[in-house]
Amino acid sequence: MSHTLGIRQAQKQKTRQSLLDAALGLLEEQSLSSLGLREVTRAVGVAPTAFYRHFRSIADLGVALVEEALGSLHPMIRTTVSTADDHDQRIERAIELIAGHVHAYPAHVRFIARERHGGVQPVREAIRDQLARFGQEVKEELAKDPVSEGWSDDDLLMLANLYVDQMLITASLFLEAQEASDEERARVAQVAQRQMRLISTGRHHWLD
Amino acid sequence: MSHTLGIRQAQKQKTRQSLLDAALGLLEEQSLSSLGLREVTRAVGVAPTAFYRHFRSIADLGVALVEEALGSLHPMIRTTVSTADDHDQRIERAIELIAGHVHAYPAHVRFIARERHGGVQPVREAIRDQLARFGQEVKEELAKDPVSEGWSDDDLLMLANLYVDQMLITASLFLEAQEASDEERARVAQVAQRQMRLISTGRHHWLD
DNA sequence: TCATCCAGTTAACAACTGTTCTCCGTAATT
DNA sequence: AATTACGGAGAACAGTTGTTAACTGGATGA
Repeated sequence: MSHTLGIRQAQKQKTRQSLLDAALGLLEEQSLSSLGLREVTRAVGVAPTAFYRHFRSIADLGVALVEEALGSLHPMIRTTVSTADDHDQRIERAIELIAGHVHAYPAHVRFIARERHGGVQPVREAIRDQLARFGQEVKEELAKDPVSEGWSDDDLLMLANLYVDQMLITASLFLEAQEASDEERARVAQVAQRQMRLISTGRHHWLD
Repeated sequence: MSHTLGIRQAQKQKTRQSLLDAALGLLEEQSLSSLGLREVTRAVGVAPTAFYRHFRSIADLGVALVEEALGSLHPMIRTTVSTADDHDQRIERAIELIAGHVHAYPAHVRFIARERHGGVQPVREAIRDQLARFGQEVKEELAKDPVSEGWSDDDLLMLANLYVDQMLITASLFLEAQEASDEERARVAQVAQRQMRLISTGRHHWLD
């Protein structure tokens, strides 16, 4: 199906990816709005002007980073919410999955947490759109659950967004605890688990 | 009690406040890590070097802004959580209070939301410390409530932090909706109210 | 094989940055 | 009244930034 890329397009995608990677690295200790175009190209080892062959601006690169960081996350979300064992075990598994993701892609998580309310409008909007999609997907999964019987669509979405926000908060806390001790990380996991459990408790008694 | 400031110190505090105000204004469309010292002094109409008379660096100014934005908020938090009427009315009042605060100090709210995970470490830490204080205070207020009987200290704090995070999320949503229609703001308020109510429901059935 | 395309380079531009040092005028202190 | 303290101004510094233009050389397609 997919045509093998010419050696030309392959090289282009390679340096494009290098730019994205370098930017993500530099964003560990600054915000996107202070990231310089020259800074990125310098880190890659390429001329400043080469940047324009791939992105119109830093904001443009930021939007691409949002896609990279959140675009591939949708299947994971769906399966996480929909695995059908005991409720408490489901929560425990979700927290573990978040912790694993933070461990595997810390820079992506940091980028999203930082730029969600950051100083670059197009990037904020891209993140907002992706999170809204997550909310919709979680809602659809929640709707399949027998517990959701009698729930209005609005309430399902409100709960879904509550879960999504809670996931992000938890991911951010795991990120902060990443350099800390094992006990600290375990404590974060335990608190996150209980908060999720409390929300789920509220869910079960919502229609009382 | 307080000694009247000399005309010298008064002037100093005045320009210091001007610097803070100007910075807060400029931060409407960028992050702290991209804010320039000259940019701030230019906005105030003062020489770049005058900046050093008040702050060691932009990060230093950021920490001062955290103090200004969150320092005066503690009494409000306490009274909000502890007003003792019907539970649903308490939530409704809390949401209204948040909406009012966002309307009165939008730049402060934006600053906190943006820099909580922003690119300037000392500022992140200052915000984290203040929010931790909020958590403690909310916990103490929660502890007074008869509903909290039988709760462990850890669980009380975990609930308190859940409330604090929810407050911030809600404030941020109000901020986004500030330029939107009245219906949109009302919708935000309604969703926030239901999320709070769901959490409170979970709270009431936590010990089941 | 030859003409075209195009990712990346080089050079140059004016504008901007944080920081240092020296100076000024005036409020505060003696 | 004389001296000190100090907030702010001015000028200069080396270094950085985004963006433009014209150019190069190797892959692409006729």
